[in-house]
Amino acid sequence: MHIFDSVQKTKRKFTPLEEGKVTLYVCGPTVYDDAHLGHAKSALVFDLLTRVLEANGYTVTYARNITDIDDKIIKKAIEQKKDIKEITDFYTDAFHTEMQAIGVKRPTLEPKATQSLEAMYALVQQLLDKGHAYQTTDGDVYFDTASDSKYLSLSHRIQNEEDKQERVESSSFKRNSADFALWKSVKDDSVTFESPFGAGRPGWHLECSAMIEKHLAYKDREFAIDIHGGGADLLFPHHENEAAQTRCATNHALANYWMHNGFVNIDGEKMSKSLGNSFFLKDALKEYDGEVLRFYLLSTHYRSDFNFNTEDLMHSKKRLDRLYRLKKRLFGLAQNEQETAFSKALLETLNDDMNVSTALALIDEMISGANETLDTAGKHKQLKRETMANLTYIEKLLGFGLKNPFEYFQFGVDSATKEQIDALIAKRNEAKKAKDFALSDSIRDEILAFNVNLMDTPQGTFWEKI
RNA sequence: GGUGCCAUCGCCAAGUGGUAAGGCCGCAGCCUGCAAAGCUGCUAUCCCCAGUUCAAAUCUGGGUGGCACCUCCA
Repeated sequence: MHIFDSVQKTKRKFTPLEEGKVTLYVCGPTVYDDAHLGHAKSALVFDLLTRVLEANGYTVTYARNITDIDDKIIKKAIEQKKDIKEITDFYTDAFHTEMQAIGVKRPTLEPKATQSLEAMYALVQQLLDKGHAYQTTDGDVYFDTASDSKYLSLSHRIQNEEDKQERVESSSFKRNSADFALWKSVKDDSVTFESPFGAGRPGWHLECSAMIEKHLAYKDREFAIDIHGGGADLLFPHHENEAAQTRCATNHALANYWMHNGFVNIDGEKMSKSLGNSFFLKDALKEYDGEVLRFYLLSTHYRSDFNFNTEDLMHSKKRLDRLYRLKKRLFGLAQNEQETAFSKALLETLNDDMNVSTALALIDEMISGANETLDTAGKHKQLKRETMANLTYIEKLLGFGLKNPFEYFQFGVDSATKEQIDALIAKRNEAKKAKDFALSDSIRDEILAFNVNLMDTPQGTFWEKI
């Protein structure tokens, strides 16, 4: 397996720190608002990564944190006159529900900041003891970036000389403008935590380093964990700072491999609150099947930026439809776990830095081939068995095709409408039987008005929501 | 201003030195009472210029055009 390391900027062969095991940490959401498509993309990318790793026989310990201490959360709680926990629980639950809808499996661990404070204190103390951090007169604890010769080695940034010299005056007592807060002293606020450094709140970057040490880290290895992931925007400053903290506080580097997924833009523009174009997952799920969203968001390479638009989404749906139509043709046949030439090829291409595009091309070719044989040799037992094995493998590895194919094609149609359609189909079939094609065609027009497609097959007449 | 990424058919998108995957759309045909679905066939020389090489979409240099990060951010 090869993965692109965004720090070394090259595709590297993946070798775990410990034989047969993989430790993976991905920066999760700050739970103060609904998840948008970008959160979905990131979660999907690393969900796929764990599936591919597992398919290669690795036991994966995957941690994705929940940031439930944050100024934005506090702000929202004050605005809505609610308890912090009420806010964070609400959005955490929503996040879980939405992730499930797009087929993202729960990580092995979901550590919360509120449950990791002791680990954070320990890390800050280590940094203070080793002279990599300092506390200002007003109580803040900062990381001393000048004390870390490897600072900026992750993001390959060049320290600006002017910045370096600059002494930030005003309220801050930072030695260097690049220094970042490990602990923010807060005195005039109800939401504080009592630490050895006084009352306050932890810095954002601290949380991830602390959780990794607490839950995942190998103590005696060159690297704390195998893979660290997150969105491309996190490389700097978040991951740079995490890496600095861990490097300076402990005797190992943070991660052997760094993976960053590309951004989701909406109609060519970055999603942002100020532009007012945030596309929330919960809204997308009202319009589209979660699996269609999964398929669409995963359909291009994870490192590329992704430009979301509904036209392309519908193209992806049509592609997934092909998979489900084949499932429909083979409906009722037993699942099959056997290895096939197809399953080997599929894993092989995904092993190459998760080349999903080529994987999808393989799937399309497999579908066409199966349909062709089914068209010409209907009772091809061996082919059917093999195709079932292929479909089963796609479900497991990519999470596509998990639903009942008939239900999949009826997404968003209420039961009353379904009954109407079924009644009309029965009427039309009678007309067809009587060879009254004028009547059957007029009934078909009635059915099509429900925005569905009709298809007559040897197994009967089926309809699909367009 | 600093750092970095990208530019492949009408659209989406792989391929990163050996002669252009796949999907959508379109056209023709098979199948069908007619459709739909399915199948078959057809449809690009890879932004521009120069260079390296037996050989480049793929490497180098220079353009042009997009974009991201440098502040919270998936």
